[in-house]
Amino acid sequence: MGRMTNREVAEIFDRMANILEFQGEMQFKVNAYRKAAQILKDLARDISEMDEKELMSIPGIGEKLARKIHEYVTTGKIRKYEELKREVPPGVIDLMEIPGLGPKTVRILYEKAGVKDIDTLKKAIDEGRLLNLPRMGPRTIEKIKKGIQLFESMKGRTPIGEALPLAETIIESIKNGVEVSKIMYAGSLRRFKETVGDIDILAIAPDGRKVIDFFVSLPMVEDVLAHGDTKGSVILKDSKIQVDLRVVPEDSFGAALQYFTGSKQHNIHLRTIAREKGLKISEYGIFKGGQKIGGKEEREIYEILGMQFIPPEMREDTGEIELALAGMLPAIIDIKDIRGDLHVHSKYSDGTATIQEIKEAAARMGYQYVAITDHSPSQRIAHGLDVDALKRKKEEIEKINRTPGPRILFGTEVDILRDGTLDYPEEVLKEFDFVVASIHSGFNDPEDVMTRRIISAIENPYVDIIAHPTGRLIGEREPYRVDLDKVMEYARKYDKALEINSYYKRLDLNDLNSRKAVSYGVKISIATDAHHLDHLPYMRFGVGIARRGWVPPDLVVNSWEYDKLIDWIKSHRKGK
DNA sequence: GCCGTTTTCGGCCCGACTGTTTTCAGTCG
Repeated sequence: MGRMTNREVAEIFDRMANILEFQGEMQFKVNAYRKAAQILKDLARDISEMDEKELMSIPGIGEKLARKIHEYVTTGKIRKYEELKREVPPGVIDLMEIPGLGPKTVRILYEKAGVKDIDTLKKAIDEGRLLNLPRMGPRTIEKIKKGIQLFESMKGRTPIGEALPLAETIIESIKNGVEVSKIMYAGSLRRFKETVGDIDILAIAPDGRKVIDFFVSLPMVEDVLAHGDTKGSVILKDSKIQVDLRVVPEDSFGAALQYFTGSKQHNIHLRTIAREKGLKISEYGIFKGGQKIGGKEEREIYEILGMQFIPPEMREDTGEIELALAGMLPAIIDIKDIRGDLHVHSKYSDGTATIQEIKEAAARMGYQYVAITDHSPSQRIAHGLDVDALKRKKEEIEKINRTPGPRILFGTEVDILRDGTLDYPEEVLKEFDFVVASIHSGFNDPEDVMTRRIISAIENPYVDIIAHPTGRLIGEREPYRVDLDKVMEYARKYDKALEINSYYKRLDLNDLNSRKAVSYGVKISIATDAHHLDHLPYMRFGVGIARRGWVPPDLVVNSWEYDKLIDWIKSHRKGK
């Protein structure tokens, strides 16, 4: 995990940028820190293996930042950062994380209303002390209140995209450092919920105490909450997420895994069925009249209860138990079914990889095809492509497609504009192999306007997929107002697909809406929206959401063979 | 703080949106 250091320094630079901005430092200096942070996150090389000179050769890293990076690598600290932290109350910087609050507002709140953290902010709102401040009207205050709510709804919950890699790193470290014969994560993480409250890990080991000792002394541990022979509980640095590790007996590992995977409602329902059959289930096994009759393997629990094995992602007690008892559990999509990625950005717009690099990465993923879908011109900050750039891109793709490997589709993510028209005219759209359409503006349009905008896009014969159909960002932005039932009716009618965006802050459609799409028979694309090669494996998050939504493989267009996919795209343009 | 066929100063991405204003400041992407 060499690139851990890159992320740590990037995090520090981001925080330094926040503090400097709060202090009123020159905007360009602040931006330089932010830019450097982004560069470090995207950097393929490990900064801890580079000297100052090499660091300075990275565009965006100059003398001063190179020295700070080197300082962190050698001493584990950056003095300038430690100084800055002392100059500002810690809660104040956190306030900037609240959606809608920026450095200017936070500074005014701090200086004029004595706000120094979320609690004092809430108090100031309740006491009406904000209304006297400049540019603070009732609507702004309402917006701040909503921002606090959104922020707090995330407090104590971690997006799966952050929690899962942490769990995997911990499991890997334990495997490498101490003897365990089996180790696995359970809980909402295993059910692929979009956010998790904590990480549960189960292990089998000859010496439980040794495993727990090793676990609580891992370098990423900040606090130890419990430290026994069979259970350890810690808080991790940075993420502040709680991790529980339990060492369980070998012959009850399956029962423990089932028990700790949940959900609670699912388990309660299972125990009820067990009782009706004269059985008893606990985390130690499944019992008949005090006699243990299973529990080593998780599948035994379901077998003995006379039902099909239920995949963890479906265990929410929303009908899966009844179907499993009847032997009618539907087949759901699996990561192995995925044959391509239909939403990827390249350097042509705001991505960081070249088309050739994406092709090679897609080959490593085992894909047959990948669609390069760069932004259209109205996305200026994302370097939306004009007609000249499109010509160059098309030629490059044609050339690359003459070499073996995954097929590259010449695609675009075209903006759906405020009036429902698309950001490219028909004569440009028809040049693409493939078109994803999505909304990036007018998030506050009323529901009927928003719905009409999306339906107009669905009706356009060149559009194949609607990307991130609700626009939500987990913990940052609520979904826009849209009548999804109507959108799904039209998607079905025109045989267009809706996307499950796999980026872990989007996961849009979410699990419930995915299941709704299935009920409408709407086709689905599970795509990454990757802006970086490292994002391509995020496919597993989208697949996890799809599995929670009971999405069958035949509805997933990117599980199809290339020829079938192309036929489907062509069918939209019939008569055109 | 970074960068330079503008090379040691002077620029650095910029438009949409919102709520506050009565011409604009702050946030966001």
